[in-house]
Amino acid sequence: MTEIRDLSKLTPRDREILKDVIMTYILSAEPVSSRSVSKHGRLGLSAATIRNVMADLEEWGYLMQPHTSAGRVPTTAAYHLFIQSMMQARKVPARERRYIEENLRTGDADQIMGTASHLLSELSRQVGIVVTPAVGDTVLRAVDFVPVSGRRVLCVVVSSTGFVDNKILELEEEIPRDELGRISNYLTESFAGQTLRQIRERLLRMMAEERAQMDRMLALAIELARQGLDLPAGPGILVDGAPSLLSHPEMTDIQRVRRMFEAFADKARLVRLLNQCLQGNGVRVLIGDDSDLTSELDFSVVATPYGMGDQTLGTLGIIGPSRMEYERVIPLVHFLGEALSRALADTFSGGAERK
Amino acid sequence: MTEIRDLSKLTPRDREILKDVIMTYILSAEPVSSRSVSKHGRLGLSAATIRNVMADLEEWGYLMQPHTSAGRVPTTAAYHLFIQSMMQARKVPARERRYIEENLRTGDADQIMGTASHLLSELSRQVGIVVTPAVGDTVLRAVDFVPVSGRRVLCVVVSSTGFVDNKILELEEEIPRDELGRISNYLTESFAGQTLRQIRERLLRMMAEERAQMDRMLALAIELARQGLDLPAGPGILVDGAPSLLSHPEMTDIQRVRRMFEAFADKARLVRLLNQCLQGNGVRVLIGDDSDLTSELDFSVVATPYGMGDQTLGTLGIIGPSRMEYERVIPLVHFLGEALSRALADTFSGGAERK
DNA sequence: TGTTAGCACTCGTACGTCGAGAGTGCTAAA
DNA sequence: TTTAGCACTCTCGACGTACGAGTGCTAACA
Repeated sequence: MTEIRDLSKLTPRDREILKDVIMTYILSAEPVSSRSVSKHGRLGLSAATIRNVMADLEEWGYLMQPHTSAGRVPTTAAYHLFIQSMMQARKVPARERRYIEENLRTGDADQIMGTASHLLSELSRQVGIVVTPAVGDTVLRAVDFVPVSGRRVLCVVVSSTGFVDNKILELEEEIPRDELGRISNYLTESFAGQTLRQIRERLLRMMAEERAQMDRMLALAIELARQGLDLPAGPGILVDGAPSLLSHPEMTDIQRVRRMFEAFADKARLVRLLNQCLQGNGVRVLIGDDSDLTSELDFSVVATPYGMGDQTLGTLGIIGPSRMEYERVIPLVHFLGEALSRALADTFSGGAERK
Repeated sequence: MTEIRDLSKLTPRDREILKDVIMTYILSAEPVSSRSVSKHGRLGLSAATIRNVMADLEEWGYLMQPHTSAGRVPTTAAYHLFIQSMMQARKVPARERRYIEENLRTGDADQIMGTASHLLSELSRQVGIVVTPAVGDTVLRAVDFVPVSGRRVLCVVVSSTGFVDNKILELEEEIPRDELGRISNYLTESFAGQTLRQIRERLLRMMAEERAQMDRMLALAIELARQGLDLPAGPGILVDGAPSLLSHPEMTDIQRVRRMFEAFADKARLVRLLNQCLQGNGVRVLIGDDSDLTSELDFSVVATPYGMGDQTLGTLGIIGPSRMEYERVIPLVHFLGEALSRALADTFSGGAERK
């Protein structure tokens, strides 16, 4: 692949032909011949002329041939150019919009996240991914303790974005139900509106400063909070629809399929990948060399952040072979990002107003 | 495949040879030749003699040839016979036992279930499956309500087996925190020890009978309980490690791989399949024709129930190609069934003693 | 009568060849 | 600058062949 010529060097005709090749390839999954562009294309040029242009485009790094007597296939650079300045985003059909809105309306935050990843995969026919917020960054809405058995207590943590997490605590002594209730109230009132991270720091300060004059209940409350709010810190990730990729024609090689599944099993890596799309607040696309994972599998990622108000909570997107219907899929991801943000806000409105 | 000869017709030598073929095939995944049995086998017979016996075994339905000049492959009947009366269960290594016990020790019931399915898949190198209890059949330990925002309340349901479920309720009016606390207490005290199904019936009766003389709080409590305890009824299912099957040599055909993933995506069918193993309380094995799913994929299922005390909570097991190390895998499933039961009992002991 | 050696036979696989077809690159003419 | 024509290259499937693995059968042997 030689150096990529500045796109100013491309004449409108070059661009038109390149666009034709890309769009045809995206639909057919087969190398595109000069003849088919000549026949199908809107500009009435002969195959020979097209061939000349295609030879140039290959030289400039936008096309390549799998072998000498095959048609041409777009390169990563071509996809970039296509997305940046050639494609025309197709509006998400009203039917799909309605379908998405309806499905995102039900359930708690976790369920909504699951639905979102499923919708992504179903409608894009790629793999849908949702990165859920790291618990440490979420704002506390309420804490509650439920006695489970003897000295065991279930701690329920509700974030202002509607996420619920729970954890079983093992205490040193049995605590009566109503005292647990008082502690829940106290903690919720003192800490609601702060992130778990902030709370944890404040707890440490409290323990250090007031150690002397603490009454028993306060001490207990602090101890319970310390244990209960110490939830796993990392963001979660939902992956949906990996098997659906098996129906794509490029997925014939078992080894490739295997590498793909292995990559999808490495959640931490996926989170890192998706979070590369956090900058800015629109849809971002990573193709091929843009990341180690996409180049390894020859995949693309289309992702966008979502959140409540101005607070970014996580990322959502799709991943699949670079040959992907960007015109359809980019608006879809965009819409789902907004729909998810809206769904979270609707269901848990009035969440961030405290403090 | 002709009729299967009564196993009494098999001489000890026949059985020995059949066993050799099966065990060799399980390890090699390739049709077993008479020569390799003659060389490897403990009985010092020539290949020709082995051939005669193998021809008989084929006639009786225990072996088959993929094609004329290939070695022999065990049939479903052979696996059945092998498991029933020829194989010698290999004890789960102490290292693995320890590994299992340690990993199952942490977390709430949901986490433990997830760990169990993961351990199954990791240690068997097959797909691990755990069917979790249907919520309607679990015994209530505690209910609790946490205000979330305005008229929204989070209902937390804790079962005596340690499962936690939660659901957001939308109420008609805002209810103060302490009243919610009283309602939680009341409901927990009146209903703990009964299954959700029983509770639902009793609630209906209460609503019908006492409609006249109900005070406001009682009415509220009943309404909250009705909404909050109306959780999805069906059992859940966890599937872990499907991609690991891709490394098995029989998984070369993309179409087969696809059918496999599609089958695994059909949770309801998997639950039905696993629950075929509920009778009795030991490990059960389904091979080939024993069920539509196993015959369709040429897979086997090794599964066992688990529970607390005498109460069966669900099923756990593995699924994978019929060529599977039964000698190792059956004891593994057995042990994991017991370990999971123990883990649940340990973590939530004293759970079923009420009522 | 059971066991074994020998041998012909079958079948799948690997390999090389061949021809068809698709697509290109180049050249020369319009 | 565009196009028609043509030779060239490469893939793919069909076909034939050689080879090897493994069997089934038969006849000899213990």
